[in-house]
Amino acid sequence: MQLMSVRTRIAPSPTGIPHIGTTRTALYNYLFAKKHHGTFILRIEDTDRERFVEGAEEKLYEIFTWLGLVFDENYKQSERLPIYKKHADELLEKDLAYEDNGAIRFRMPKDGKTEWTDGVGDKLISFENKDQEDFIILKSDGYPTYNFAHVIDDHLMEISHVIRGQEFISSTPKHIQIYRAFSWEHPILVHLPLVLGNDHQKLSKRHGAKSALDYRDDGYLSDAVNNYMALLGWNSGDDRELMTVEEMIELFELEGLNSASPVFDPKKLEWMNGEYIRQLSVDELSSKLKVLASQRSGQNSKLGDLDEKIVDKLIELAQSRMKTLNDFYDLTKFILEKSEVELTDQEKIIAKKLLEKLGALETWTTDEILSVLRSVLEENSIKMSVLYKIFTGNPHGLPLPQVLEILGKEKVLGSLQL
RNA sequence: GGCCCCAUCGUCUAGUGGCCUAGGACAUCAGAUUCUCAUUCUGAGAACCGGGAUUCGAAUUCCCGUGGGGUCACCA
Repeated sequence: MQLMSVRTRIAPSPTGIPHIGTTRTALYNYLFAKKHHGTFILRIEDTDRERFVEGAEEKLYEIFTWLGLVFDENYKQSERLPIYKKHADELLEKDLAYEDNGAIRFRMPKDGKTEWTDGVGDKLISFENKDQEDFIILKSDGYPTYNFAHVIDDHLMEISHVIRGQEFISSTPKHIQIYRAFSWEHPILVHLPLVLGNDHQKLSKRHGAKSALDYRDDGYLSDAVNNYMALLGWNSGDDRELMTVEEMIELFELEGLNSASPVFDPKKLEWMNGEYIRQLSVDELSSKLKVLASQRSGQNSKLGDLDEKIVDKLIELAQSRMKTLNDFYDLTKFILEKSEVELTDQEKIIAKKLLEKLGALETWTTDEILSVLRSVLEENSIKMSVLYKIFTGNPHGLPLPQVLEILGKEKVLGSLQL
């Protein structure tokens, strides 16, 4: 359907670490470009020297790398200053712009309308030119403003679709007039509804809006994060929700973009992450946990102390109980940290009985262990949760007979010594 | 406040005039399975912002309200 070749871009400014809502925009640009066998471009918009944050650019790369949003071309605006200067001069010569206190200001037309058909909802958006004001295109420090630089770049880089947040709608008439001043066609403009926080305000750091890297560190899988982000304002056309990036590329259409703002729901992301964890093989899950463990410090890095076979068995037991990778540590803390469990007097009596009965076991199997546990339950008319407390410090957790079997008789009896 | 955008269960959404006594998912609640907790399975409650108009017929089209959001920088 698309005659021209599709070229999309994500144009972040290195003024901080983008949160998940911003990253979603990158995902859509990526999906759309790949869907049409087009080109996905990263352009760092670093024209604001005051708000520049050291290290932000590296974080940007880290995010895209982790999510697998590989870009085909890469630019940086601060390296293109002469280009903007040249174009500003051209407007100056044509008297379409004028000097103002060392800056250059663009003359906006004052009659008629500026309008375009937006890619979201395929609707006409129209502004009266009488409401528009002349605006700065080149600052007195020689750097261009966003409103100017991105237009020049989008044209020179032959961007076919500008897919960006809705916060740019109000300034779009400015952009369109710049295109006109140069007699350029403007790309197809697609303005995505903003992702909202729980209070229905634009998602921001104030909501504790996290970046993709925060989710990575919290034990989320990149596939789950991509999947959830995509669903925030886009629908594949049927009831499917769990999709790989490849499937999303296949199904992605601008028509599937919703025109209302979605609210970010951490609960659903968490559920989805659990789904992705359960889809993993034990080997895959194991290697992800090991990577995580190696990045950690302190108590949580103790994964390596245990025998690999034991770890794999624990992973198997933990898999259906994890919503994030980090949950593994909470589930196995009592083993990894060998922490002392505070017991009541009654629990101590039970522990002693357990010690006797388990010690008397000749075959150390799940079934045998379970029948011992059951007999202790009956004799003392207590619930299973009491035994979990005694062994793990928690009233519930990984299935006890299996865990005890995995750990071995010696260790278990040792842990019951008071 | 001016301008612009938006409006289906608590949340993400399906729905493009009759298939809607509005479907799915998360969350919530109840039940089944079970050594605890999960997983899995079954079920329940839960929505078309209001008012007009068009039409034989509107969640779906139009208008007016109301509500929410965005934007009004030598930031992006």
